[in-house]
Amino acid sequence: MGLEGYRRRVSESKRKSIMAAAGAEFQDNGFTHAAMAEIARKADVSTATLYKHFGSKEELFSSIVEASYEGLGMPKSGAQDAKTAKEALTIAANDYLNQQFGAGINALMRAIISETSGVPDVGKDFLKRGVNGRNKDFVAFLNSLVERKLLKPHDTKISSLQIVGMIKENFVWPTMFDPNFKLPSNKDAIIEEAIDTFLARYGS
Amino acid sequence: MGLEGYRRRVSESKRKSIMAAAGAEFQDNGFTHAAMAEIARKADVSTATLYKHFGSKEELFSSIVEASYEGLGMPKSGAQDAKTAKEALTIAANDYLNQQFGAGINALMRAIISETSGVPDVGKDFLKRGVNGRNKDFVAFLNSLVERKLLKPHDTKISSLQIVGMIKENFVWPTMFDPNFKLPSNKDAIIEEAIDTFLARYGS
Amino acid sequence: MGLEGYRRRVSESKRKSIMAAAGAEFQDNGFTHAAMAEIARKADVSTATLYKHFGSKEELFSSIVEASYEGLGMPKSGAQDAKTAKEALTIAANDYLNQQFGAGINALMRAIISETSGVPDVGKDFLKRGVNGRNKDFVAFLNSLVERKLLKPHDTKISSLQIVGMIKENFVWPTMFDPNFKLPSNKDAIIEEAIDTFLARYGS
Amino acid sequence: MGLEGYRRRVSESKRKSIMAAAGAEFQDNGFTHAAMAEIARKADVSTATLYKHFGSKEELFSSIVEASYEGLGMPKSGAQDAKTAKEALTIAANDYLNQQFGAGINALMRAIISETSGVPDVGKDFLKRGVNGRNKDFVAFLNSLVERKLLKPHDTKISSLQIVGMIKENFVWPTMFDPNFKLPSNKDAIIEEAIDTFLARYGS
DNA sequence: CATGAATGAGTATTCATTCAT
DNA sequence: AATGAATGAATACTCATTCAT
Repeated sequence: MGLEGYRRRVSESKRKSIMAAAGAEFQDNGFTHAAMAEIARKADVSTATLYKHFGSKEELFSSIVEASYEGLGMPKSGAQDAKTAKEALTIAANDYLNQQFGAGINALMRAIISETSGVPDVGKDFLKRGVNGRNKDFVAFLNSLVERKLLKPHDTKISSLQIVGMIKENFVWPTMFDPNFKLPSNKDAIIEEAIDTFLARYGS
Repeated sequence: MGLEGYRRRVSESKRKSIMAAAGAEFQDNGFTHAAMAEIARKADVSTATLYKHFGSKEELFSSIVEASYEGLGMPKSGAQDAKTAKEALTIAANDYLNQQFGAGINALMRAIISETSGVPDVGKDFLKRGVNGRNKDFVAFLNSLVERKLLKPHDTKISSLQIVGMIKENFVWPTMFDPNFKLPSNKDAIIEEAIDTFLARYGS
Repeated sequence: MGLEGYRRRVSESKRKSIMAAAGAEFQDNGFTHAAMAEIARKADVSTATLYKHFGSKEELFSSIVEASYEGLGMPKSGAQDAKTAKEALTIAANDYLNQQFGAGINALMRAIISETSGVPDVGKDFLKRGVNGRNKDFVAFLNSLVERKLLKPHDTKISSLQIVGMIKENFVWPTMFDPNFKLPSNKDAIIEEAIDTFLARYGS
Repeated sequence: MGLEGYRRRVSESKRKSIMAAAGAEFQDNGFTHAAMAEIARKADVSTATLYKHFGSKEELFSSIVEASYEGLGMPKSGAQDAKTAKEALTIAANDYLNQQFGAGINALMRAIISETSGVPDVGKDFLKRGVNGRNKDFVAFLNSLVERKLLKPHDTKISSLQIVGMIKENFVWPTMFDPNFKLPSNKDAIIEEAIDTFLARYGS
């Protein structure tokens, strides 16, 4: 296990540094304009090593995208413990935006959208496993609020997309067209308005 | 009107065929992967003629994007004449989706998002003039409903983004990741749900 | 003669303005980088008119080069009337440099040299008719000095190239490699040295 | 020395074949009309390899020009050992012409002059390092003759340009306008005449 | 197992010249 | 006779991927 273990550790460390470099490169430049040579340089490996680990640029990109799924979903940050629906939803909405803006998800989404024509599977996969997976988490969260009688019983598959859509329209959509878009100063007010509209129908 | 008129007619006809070809090419392949030579071939002109009309690929793309602005906005399709808010909003939502899916706006949006890193101005312009311009139209439409007492008085700048966000989340967002996404069979039900949520708060 | 004369006058005026524009353009940019469209624009004619007058870019260039021959040669500026050989040669050398630097001959020579590979005839013609023609004038001038016993009898065909070579080496050759080269402040001293060397052998 | 040495050897051999091919191409066609693809073809490498070695066409050209500097200067061919000034100068003049005509310097000079407008630095560099460098060598050579009392003490910076100018005017200048110009049969006589004129003033 | 030099296909842009009016 | 829009051939440069050591 000595030599083999050493090799595996080295190999895994290279793989990690490649993924880190690739993630940064794809977020900065999108899929098309990211250069394999630059990723190799940033990861401090040769291009041949790069190709040993990831058979093609697309495969590397897919790996980056898949890795991003794992970071998505409802964090355990206290939304469950809130006393009121409004409080719970406010926490959840902020968690959502923190993920989106903190982990470079916006930039990654732009990169995926860019390649939707050329590499359709990546986009479809992200839609199915990333976007929808996240939605499922949100549905479960809403269901828990229903169980706690904080929300009226209703079809949470539909309502989840409604509140998420209201949030995204204001904060995520603009970043698709302007990478320098920053969260506005009235962010909290807009979130509150969205929640109020949501609760006007679904609040108990 | 003899010579000059003839030339203008020919020139305009070439320009139109170039824009048609470019629109299709950009929608199919995005900005980067669209080839000027292919656009010229589709438009049945030489590449030099292409460059006489549009000084560069970016200029051509901007022209296509700007032309798309003009097709956006609230069509005069009867939403104003509806008797109830629900009826008016249903018509408006369907108009919105017809524009989006009928005129290749989805594909164009993907193309613009693709170039947000490389050609940032196009993205920012589209955001400012395309997206926001369309929103202003929608705000005006909501205001007219308020005037007609079909909706409660409220801040329509905020509410317009809410209903639009609920619609987009269900129908537009998926097309960003899957160009083959089709409007689902339960489209009308989803629209109705969104409108109901909206009216729960803003209906009079 | 009315209409025909008018037309000829117009045509000649266009031809002149074309040659003026072309001369400037070729001097500024050399043959290859001069653009026919730009020449037409500067001359305020269409490209088609340009081609009516000059069948090709090379033909136009040849015409410009030939026109430059006419300005070359010994000007009647008093070199003949000088009392001493030194005085006469000083005047002649200055005339030579004034032509070269005043009429854009340096830039034109660069342009001709540029096209020696592509359009060899222009270069050969310039050599034969321009350079050699000028030399003949200079030989005749030296002969007149010999006749006036200001110089020893000798082979002036050889000696003319010697003094011209000494002058050119200092002032013309550098302009071939640096278009911004200016006549140096010690110009007169260098000319005097060249003449002194010349007269050390050929002075009477 | 195993892998690294192998790679260096291969790389250097490629670099040499590129420079040989580029030298020939630039001499034949000048800078502008030389084609990178053709150079690659002649050097039997891909265009990408060409660009790995030389970042741009201009960089490649500069390298060719700089390499030509090294071949210039006074060769150690016996001019120093001559017994008389006339003999020494005759040898030196012939060396000069052999360099100029043997190593394609004439063609290279034409190429440089061609690009004086477009790539001015190359021309200025050649003037400073090539032409002037060569002159310094010639001045040193004349100084050695002065030290040996074969020439009168005098300003050799000035006189060197005089004799070089007399030689160039007869043999180098014509090649600028006619690439097929050959050294004439009376070359030796012309050289002798130039030396005689030079010695009439500076001989001891 | 890692290297990095080499590959070759792919693309935006320019310009002398022609032609329908 | 004059126009100017249209042509199409020509060219520098990039990048994902492979291969000999």
